[in-house]
Amino acid sequence: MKTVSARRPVENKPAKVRRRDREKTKAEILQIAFEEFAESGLLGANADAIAAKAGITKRLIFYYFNSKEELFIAVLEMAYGKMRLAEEDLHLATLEPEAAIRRLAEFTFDFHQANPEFVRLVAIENIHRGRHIQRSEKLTQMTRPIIGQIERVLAKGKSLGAIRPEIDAHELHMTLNALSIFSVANRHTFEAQFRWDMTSPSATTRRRAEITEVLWRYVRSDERSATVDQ
Amino acid sequence: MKTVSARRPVENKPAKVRRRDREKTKAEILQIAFEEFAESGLLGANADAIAAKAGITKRLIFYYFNSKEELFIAVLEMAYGKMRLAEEDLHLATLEPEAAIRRLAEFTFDFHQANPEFVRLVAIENIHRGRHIQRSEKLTQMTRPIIGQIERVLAKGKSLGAIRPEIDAHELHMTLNALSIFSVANRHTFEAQFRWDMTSPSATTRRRAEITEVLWRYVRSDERSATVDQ
DNA sequence: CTCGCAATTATCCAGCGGGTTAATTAAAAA
DNA sequence: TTTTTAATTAACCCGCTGGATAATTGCGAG
Repeated sequence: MKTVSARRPVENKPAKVRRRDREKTKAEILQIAFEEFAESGLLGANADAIAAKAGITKRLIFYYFNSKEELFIAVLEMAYGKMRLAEEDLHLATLEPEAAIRRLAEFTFDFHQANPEFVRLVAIENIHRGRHIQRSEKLTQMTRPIIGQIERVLAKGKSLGAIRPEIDAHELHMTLNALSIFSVANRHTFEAQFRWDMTSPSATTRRRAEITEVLWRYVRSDERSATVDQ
Repeated sequence: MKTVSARRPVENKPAKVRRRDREKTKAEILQIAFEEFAESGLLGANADAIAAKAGITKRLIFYYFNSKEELFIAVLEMAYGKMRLAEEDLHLATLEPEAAIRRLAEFTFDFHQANPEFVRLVAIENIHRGRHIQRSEKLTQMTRPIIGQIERVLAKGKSLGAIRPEIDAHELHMTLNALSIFSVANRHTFEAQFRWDMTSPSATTRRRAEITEVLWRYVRSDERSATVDQ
């Protein structure tokens, strides 16, 4: 029994292994579908194309996911689930307020930069008025750990006098997401209008710093004077 | 000859007046197409539906605009043109720096709030990677007067020491647009995730103030010390 | 009045694409 | 081995929709 290629251990089952595996097949469909939906939208994505790229028959998609729309929901669930996981790895609690805010900003920016397909998917879902996210038990139940983390950072910062007491966690999260998502989602129309490069490393680095600065200057307390308004 | 309704002057030509008017027909198609594209996207929009709502035949759409894609481009041109016009009415030059920045923020926010279809259209065009905006001579040539206005405000503010010298007009415009557009474009996924109302008058008012504050705090100079960096 | 042209309509068509019907086959159970 | 069940496939169906063909009609010019 000679192994022709010593590198790759010869497997018992040749070629078409991995079939008849419910979970694996579903996962593969889901991954390809994610790419297709993110690329072409709910209507633009094509069931035949998904099947072809996943190396299966179209019928199988409907066998597991019933309809294109339910497949889209499953894709959304997967994508949001991954973000949630990433957010859990953020440990802001140990940092000082300013460092925590800056780290939060950079993490969020980097995440969106690294996952443009996710950003596109969210944009697509918004075009559909959040119809699918609403229909999903899993998604409406899913908590976003990042909100709790932000709240803790704010509480600490406020008690130390480093952060303004009026700052609200949700508003902050919205502000940061808006800034961070825009750089990916509205890239094309912005670039076309202003001939402004948004994808080069230098432009991205600059924008990252800019957003971090915007966020920190927004939350930090004004040390200058106690009578700002008068 | 009694007029049943004294209000509405009886017109000579009954019912199907207003046809055989090239410009008017085109404008009507464009308006309906704008609504349909903003509602359903490039693929979702239906030529038959546009024709029906415009009270014409589908053939007429292709007679004037050749293809669905060219119609979409024409719609984009119209929509961006309107924004450009609105921007010209902004007179920031006369205002003091802080007032100008706040007014700019409020104007931008209000514009997007008042024109959600426009925001949706831009999102849709970005999903298509700005393919159409690039193809349009008119759009790639179209200047955005608001950039010049921002530059003038910044110059004035910097010379008065009210605005930080590092602030760049394009970055500022990007920041403001991101914040302002997000409130409309990502409404649905955000609301679904956080059960956070974004459409009520009170929420909108709050967000408007928040964005204005973010922007001003971002651009204003730190009066506290002259040696910020050292 | 009528001629010519441009605006408009009625009708058709072909391909695409989501979804289905029914047969097949791999693997687990007996 | 046989049976059973579930995963997978092949082939089909049919409504929808962008676009095309060709006929028609209103209007302005002469």
